[in-house]
Amino acid sequence: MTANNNENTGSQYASKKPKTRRNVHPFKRDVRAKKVIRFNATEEDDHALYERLRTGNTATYKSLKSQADDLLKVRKTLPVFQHKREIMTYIESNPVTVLIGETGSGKSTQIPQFILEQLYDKKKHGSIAVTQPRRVAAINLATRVAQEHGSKLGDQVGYSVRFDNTTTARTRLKYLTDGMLLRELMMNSDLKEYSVVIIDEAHERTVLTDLILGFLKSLMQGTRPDLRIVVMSATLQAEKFSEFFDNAPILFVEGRKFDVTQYYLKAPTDDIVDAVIRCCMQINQGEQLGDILCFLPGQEEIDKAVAIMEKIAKYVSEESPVPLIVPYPLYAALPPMQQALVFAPIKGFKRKVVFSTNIAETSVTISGVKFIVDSGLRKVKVWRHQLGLATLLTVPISQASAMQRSGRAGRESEGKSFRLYCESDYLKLPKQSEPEIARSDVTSPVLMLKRYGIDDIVNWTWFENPGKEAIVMGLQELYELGALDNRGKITKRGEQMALLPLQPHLSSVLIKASEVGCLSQVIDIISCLSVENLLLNPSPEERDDINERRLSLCNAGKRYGDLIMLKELFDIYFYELGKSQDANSERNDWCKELCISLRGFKNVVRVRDQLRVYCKRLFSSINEENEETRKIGEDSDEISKILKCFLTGFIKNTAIGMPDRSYRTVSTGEPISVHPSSMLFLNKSCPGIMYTEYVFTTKGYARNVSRIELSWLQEVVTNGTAVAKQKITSSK
DNA sequence: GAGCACTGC
Repeated sequence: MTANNNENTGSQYASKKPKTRRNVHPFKRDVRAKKVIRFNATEEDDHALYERLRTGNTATYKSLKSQADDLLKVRKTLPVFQHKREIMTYIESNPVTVLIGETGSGKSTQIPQFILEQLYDKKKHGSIAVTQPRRVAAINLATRVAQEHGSKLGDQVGYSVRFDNTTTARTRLKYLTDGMLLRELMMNSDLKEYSVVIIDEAHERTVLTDLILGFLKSLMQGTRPDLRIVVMSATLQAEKFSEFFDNAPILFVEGRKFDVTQYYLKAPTDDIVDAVIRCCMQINQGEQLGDILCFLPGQEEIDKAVAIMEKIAKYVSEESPVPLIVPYPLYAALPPMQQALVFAPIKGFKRKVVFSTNIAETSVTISGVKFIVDSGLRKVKVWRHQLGLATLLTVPISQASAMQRSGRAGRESEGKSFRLYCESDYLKLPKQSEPEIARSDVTSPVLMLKRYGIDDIVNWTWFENPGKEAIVMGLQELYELGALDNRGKITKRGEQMALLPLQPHLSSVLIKASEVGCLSQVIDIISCLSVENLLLNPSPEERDDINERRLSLCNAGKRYGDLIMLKELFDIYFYELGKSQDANSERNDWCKELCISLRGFKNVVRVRDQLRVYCKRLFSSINEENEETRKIGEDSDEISKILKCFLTGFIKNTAIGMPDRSYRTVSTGEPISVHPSSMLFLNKSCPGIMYTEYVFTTKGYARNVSRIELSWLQEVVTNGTAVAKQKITSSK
C-alpha cells in the first residue's frame, strides 16, 4: 500500500455527481481549483516519534526547552515537517482544508503545532481544538506535543477528556475527544474561543465525528464564517469531505510504513476458524520468526481458535523443529489482566499468535507483529428503528478495513498479510464501511440538535443524513420521553436531558428519580449501567460458580433482577469494602472472586461523582438531606419506586409473561428471551419484565432485566403512557 | 444457555 497504489483511486469517485446544495457557502470565493497535492516521504523509522519520553513535574523551563530541541531533530525528519510551508499556505488561504496523511506522516502532532506557531507569529487570538475519537489518543498526543513544544502539559498545550481536563487559561492548543467538543457546542454554541478546529481520524466516521462536521458547516454558514477547519483522515475518503465543505482542497502526505505483501485464498472457505488455524500453522512452518495477529469476528470464534491452537501447538513443535506457538485471545470483554498479556514480548524459540476482534484494528497496537491473518469478517451492531432493537451481525469488512488490518503488519518492518478470501471477493467488497450513523439509534443526536435550536432536523447540514425514518423515530422517542412537546419544541425536561452525560432514556429516568425522591439510589444504578464490561464474562469452567456467588450475594437482585443486583454489588464495593485500611486489595480480591472489573467499578465511582455534581446543579430544588446516600435494602416499596423510575424511560422495553413462561414484548408482541447473563435467567415467575437493552443475535434477548408488575405499566406517567396503555389493553 | 468497537461540561 504505497502511495502509488492510490494514484488512480481518485477516479472511483469521478463518476459521482456532486450533490446540489441549497445554500451558498460564504467561503466559496476563497476556494481554489480543486486538486490533490502529494508530498513524498523520506525513509525513517517513525517509532522515535511515539516512544514516550518522561517529563517530571519538577522539570525546569530549561530542561523542557532542551528536550524540545532534541525532539525537533526527530520532528524535522517527518514527512509533514518537510512540507510545512506548502501545507500552511493552503491552510491559511482556505477556510477548510482536507489533509490525507498516512500512518507515520506525523500529521496529528505536527499540523496543530504549525498552526499554533502561525497564531503566535501573526499575534492572532483564539485557540486550536484537535478532536480525537478516543480518550487515550487525545491524552497521548497532548502529552507528546507538550514535550515537543517545550511546555508543561496544561500550559500552551493540554487535553480535555471526560474526568480529566489539563487545560488552563493559558492553553492555546487543546486535544479533546469529539464527545467533549460536542459538549462544548451544547454550552457555547459558536465555539468562540477557537479560531481553528481540526477533526482528526475523520475517516473512522464515528457518530460523534459526523455530528461535529455537520455543526462546523452550519457554524461557518452562520455565526462563524471566520472559523478555520482542517479535516484530517488516514485513507482516501477525501472527496466526500471535500465535497461537503464546498470543494475544499485536498492535500496528500505520504506516510512512513513498510511494504506488506498480500496473499489470498484460491477458493473461499466456509469454516473460518479452521482456515485461520491452518494459515497460522503454515506461517509457523514456512516463515521467519515474528508474531501473528489474526482478525476474527467475535469472542466465540476467538475462544474456539485459542482452544484448538493450545491443543495443537505443543504437539506440532515436538514433532518438527518449528517455533512453539503461544496463542492469546484479545477482545474488550476480557479481564484487563488477560488483555495485558498480549503486549508482553515473547522470548525464545516461540511465536505469539493473537486472536483478536476489531479492537486491534484501531484501538490497540501490538508491537512485533509481522503477519496478519484476516478472516475478512467483523461484527456490527445494527439498529432497527421500527423494532427498537439492536441486531448483532457478522458481516464482511470493507476494503479500507482490510487495508487497515494488513497495515498492522508493516509498522516496524516489512510484513505479510494472509487474507482468507479470494482476491475477486476482495475487489467486490465496499470501498468503505457503512458509517456508524447510518445504522445507529439517533435519539441522542436528535436531542442534541433540538437543544442546539434546530427545528428542521431532516434538512439539517448532516454530513451523512441518517434518513427520515430514523429521525422520525428519534423524534417520536423524545416526545414519549417528554423531551419534546407536541409541536416538536424542546421542553424544560428535554433541556435537562440534553445536558446530562447519559443516553436520553437514562437521563429521563434520572429526572424522574429526582422528582420522586430516590435520586441517589438511581444514580448508583445508572452509573453501573454507564460502564461497559463491568461484569466480565467468566470462562465456561468458572461460569456456574461465579453465577452462584453473584446470586448468593444479592438477595434482592435475585428476586427483582439485574438493576437491583447492580445496586447491591455497588453497595458492597463502595460501602462495605471501602471502610478498611486495606480497601484496595480487599476490593481487588472481591472483584476477582466475582469476575467483576475493578477498573470498571472505579469508573462507576467517577461517573457517580459526575452525575451527583450535575444533579445538584440541575435539580436545585432538591433538598440534599432527603437525598442522603443510602444502601438498598430488601424493602419492596423502595425497590418498586426505583424500578418505576426506570419504567418511565424504558416503558417501550417491556414484555409480558405468557402462560408457557415465555415472554412477549408489549410493543410488538415478538417473543423475547431473558439473556443467560441475567439474574432472572432461571426465574420463570415474573408477571412482566423491563430491560434496558434488546439485542437480536441468535434470537431476541433482553439484557439488564428487571421484574415488573403489570399494574405498573398503567401508573407510569409520560407522553408515552397512552400508547403503552393501549397496547396493554389490546394484548390482553 | 451467551457477550463487535468506541465515547460524554
